Amino acid sequence: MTTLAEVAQVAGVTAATVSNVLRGRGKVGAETRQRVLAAVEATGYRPNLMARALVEGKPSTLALIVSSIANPFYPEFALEVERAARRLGYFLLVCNTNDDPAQERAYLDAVGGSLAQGVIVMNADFVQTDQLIALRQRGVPVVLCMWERPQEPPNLPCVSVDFYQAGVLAAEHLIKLGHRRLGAVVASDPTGNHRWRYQGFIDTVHRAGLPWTDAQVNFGHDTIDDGRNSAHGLLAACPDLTGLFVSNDLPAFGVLQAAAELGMEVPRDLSVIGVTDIQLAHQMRPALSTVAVPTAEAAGLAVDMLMSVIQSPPSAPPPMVITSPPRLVVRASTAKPRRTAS
Amino acid sequence: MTTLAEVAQVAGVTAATVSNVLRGRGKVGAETRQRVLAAVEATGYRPNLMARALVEGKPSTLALIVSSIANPFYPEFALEVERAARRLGYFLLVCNTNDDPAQERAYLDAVGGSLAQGVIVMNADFVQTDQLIALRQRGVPVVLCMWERPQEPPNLPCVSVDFYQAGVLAAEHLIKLGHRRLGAVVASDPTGNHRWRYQGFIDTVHRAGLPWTDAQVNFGHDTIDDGRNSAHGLLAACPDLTGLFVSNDLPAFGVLQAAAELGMEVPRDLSVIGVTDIQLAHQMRPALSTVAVPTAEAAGLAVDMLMSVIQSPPSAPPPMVITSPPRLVVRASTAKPRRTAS
DNA sequence: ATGAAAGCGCTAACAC
DNA sequence: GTGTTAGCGCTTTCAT
Repeated sequence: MTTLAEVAQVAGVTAATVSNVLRGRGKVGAETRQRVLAAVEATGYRPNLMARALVEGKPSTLALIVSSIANPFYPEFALEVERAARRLGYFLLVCNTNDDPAQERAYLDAVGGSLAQGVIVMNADFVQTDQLIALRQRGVPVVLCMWERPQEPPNLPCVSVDFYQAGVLAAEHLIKLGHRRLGAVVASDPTGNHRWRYQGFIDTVHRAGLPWTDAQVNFGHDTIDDGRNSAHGLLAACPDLTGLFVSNDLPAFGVLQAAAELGMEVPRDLSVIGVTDIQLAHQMRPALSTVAVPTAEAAGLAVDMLMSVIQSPPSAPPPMVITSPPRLVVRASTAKPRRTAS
Repeated sequence: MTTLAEVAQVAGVTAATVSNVLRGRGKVGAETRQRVLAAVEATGYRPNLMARALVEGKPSTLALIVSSIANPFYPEFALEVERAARRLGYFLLVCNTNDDPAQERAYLDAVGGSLAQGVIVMNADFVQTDQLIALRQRGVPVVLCMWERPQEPPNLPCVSVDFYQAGVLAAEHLIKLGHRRLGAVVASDPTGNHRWRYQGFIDTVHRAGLPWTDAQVNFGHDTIDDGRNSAHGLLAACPDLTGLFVSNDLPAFGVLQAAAELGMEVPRDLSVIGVTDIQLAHQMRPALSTVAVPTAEAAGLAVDMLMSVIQSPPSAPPPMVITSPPRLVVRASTAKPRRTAS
């Protein structure tokens, strides 16, 4: 592991000079620069990022905390965050907590210990918010991303997406198509992070004067299997449902499968709409209708916000920014109901 | 950002003592320890990992380089690597190169600059091997994971999986089922990293005395869309194919879709088998038959090997370890051909 | 049992 | 233009 001093010795100069040519600071003679560059090349020198981070008081790393990298949404999102981070000269540390508070604590501590200069936290609902607030008060830049309810900002900097509106759009779509017997598969508990998108959906259903009972909704987790199970339960309890709102794309895939298993054809016998528009959504058969959420935009905004939080004092009021609104994407899993509702 | 010195001052001791109690080294009076712990608690102190890495000469981070985090296989794999790394007290830096040599270089340089203590590289075929060898010679621990051909080890430490055998198993399965007109969708170029699994397949086909022409194989990329396109091309050229080998699960999903689009029913009209057994494979409809590869095992072995490489001199001959063999997993996408082959 | 001191590799003032 | 110096926050001998 070559060090600055060694390069300096080879070039016959001092460490400071090498540092200067490498970072383009200060004045260096053209001929000296050549010798230094040659020495760097010859020794295969790479600056020690730890040492640099130490003296500069901050590492060249940003952290992203996600609950489950196995859920395809997060990699897609991480990709965007990384892209934005790299543009700014940062590396991205993707921290997967597996929904485990202990792991989450460990990562947060590490970030607090300057493993990264700042941290973007997804799914703040799973995270101990007070822990995050403590972190912020200790001076660690924290931003929440994909906060689901702009109207109820948390006490932390955040990038907000109007998921309530996503629920509204989904419901409106189904209703406009002529569906009157709707159901919902929610991939969190009633107080979990999908509550707002469900609220948007249900409010719209009520506003349309459609009948609704609790038998028409099922709560579960954000997985294909849970989506499938929920759909089976729902369809067993209410066989006459013609349209299903699913609070995320992944469980929507499971719903699609459940329908097939029950001999129902989508969208002829059942319309299904998800939320998010992950890449797989358009690759499913039938291609999934969904409410697209501005993932890339949120990622970019989160990095921008992190940058500004890094520069502002911890006492400043937590900023919030809202992405552009969700967008309805109609594909092949939704259509007019076959038999008109009663 | 509290420092050791500050904690020491609060506790009325010196930094060395605080360090000692925190790391359980040296002798510390029981009562002093209490005061120190209290001070740590009061100040919310977190050790600066950069400073620690600097003095210890190595960071507490391992890096994993993958070509595309958007491909669901990598997150699954990364999860396992992280699990293994954390058990050993390391953080995992997931570096996504997007198949871009420039990004790859950047990450490799960063690792060379002690961003991480060692690096696990996937898909070595996409990576400039000479770059990796140079890295290793500069003393950076490198291990290749998922090397696809144990019989032809690279000149670097590696964890090998017998993908040739995976191709063999897939072919045998199809042939035993009675298929005689087979096709192959390969998700890399003919000299790419899927060449060996394809070789295993084709060797087995030949050994069985089955007819074969180049029209029966199509090369592409490791995506659903490419799988779909390849299948369309293949099936247009050879409409009488009854069994398709696909070199990876993701493109196999695309093949499933192409079949549906062509009005073919799987497995009645066409059998499809993939390789890897990613989680989505059993969640697809029809559930995908595939040759499972020991992902978690490979991940664990890679971390173990990295640990041993860290301790051994760079001049040592590169070790290689082979995982347990791939395993046939029969699900719903393969069956006996409907009409017997000519 | 605790403290003092050196130094990890680097950068940034400032001096020459 | 280039060198000297002083740390960044931590761990680790070595004194005391």
